Amino acid sequence: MDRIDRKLLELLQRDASRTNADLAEKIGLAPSSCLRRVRRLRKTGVIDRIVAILNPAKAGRTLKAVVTVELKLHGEQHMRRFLDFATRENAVSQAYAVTGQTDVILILRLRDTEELNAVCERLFEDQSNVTRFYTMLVRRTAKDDTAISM
Amino acid sequence: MDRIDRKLLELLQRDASRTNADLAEKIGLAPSSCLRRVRRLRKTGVIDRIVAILNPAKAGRTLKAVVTVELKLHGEQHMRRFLDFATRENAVSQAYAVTGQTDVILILRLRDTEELNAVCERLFEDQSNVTRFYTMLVRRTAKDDTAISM
DNA sequence: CCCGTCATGCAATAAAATTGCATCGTTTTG
DNA sequence: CAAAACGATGCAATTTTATTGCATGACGGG
Repeated sequence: MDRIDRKLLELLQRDASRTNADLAEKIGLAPSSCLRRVRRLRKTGVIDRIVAILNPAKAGRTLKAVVTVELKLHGEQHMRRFLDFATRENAVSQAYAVTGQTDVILILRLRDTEELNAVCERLFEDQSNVTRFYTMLVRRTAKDDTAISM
Repeated sequence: MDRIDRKLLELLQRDASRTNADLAEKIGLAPSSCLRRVRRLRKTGVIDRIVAILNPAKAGRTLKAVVTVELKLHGEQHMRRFLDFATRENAVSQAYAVTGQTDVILILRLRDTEELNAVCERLFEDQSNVTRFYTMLVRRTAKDDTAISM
């Protein structure tokens, strides 16, 4: 993992649709050498996957919310059960067990407030293990990167 | 935007590295027709971009943290200034202005706790516009999807 | 100093994307 | 109601791109 690999990763994290020849030229290598590096990065798992990122508005998910969740019972199995439950919801795009002010943080992608309500009703129903939860609607997204700076 | 488009988007959000011929076969179209659909989805911006997703551990960012931030001054320009400031930090992967319990939520990707400390010192220094902030370390990531379910 | 290892570039080959064209179903228009 | 227009499709030819074999040169260990 040298300077060239890092440069490759930077480029591919921004745009993985460019051709290998382009990529090769940008980093100053022959196409074949470049390709072999990229393949190695994929094989070793540094590059996990190549995906399409949609425009949320044009894909019909205009609303984003962050929800912090406090659990009643904190045992490992209770935590796991809640996370499994939350993970199954399509609207949940990220789900984290955290230390500190709360127990779980969810990030939701929603069509509208109606869907928000429906998801909350399912996740935080009476017999669920949730003491309380705070819903914060995203007013403005200043940054939302998939890239990891190298 | 019909059933086939939605199926295409589902597939491409999981794996955009497959060949057009593969994709075409999976959805039951000829390669040329499939390609034209994908190109349209890109051109109209439904597909925003194609990117490489790295394995955070193998890319040297093992630590993730969620930080909630309360501002002193809440005017639009103060909010903007803080968000601009936060956005410039490489470790900040997501930055949201939100309604509700707090003002700003940041999601950080860090090498170690030392970097966490350094970032916090820069973002929440004395003359910054921050009343207080809560740092929550991610213990477990149950879900972290880039996909939007269609 | 020689050998083994590894990454590289070049050129040939294989695979994939792209395009032109004809067809078919649907909608619009006269 | 029929004709025209539009859009999406499949096929096959063409262009572009990825991939591979091979020879070269750099580097480190014995």
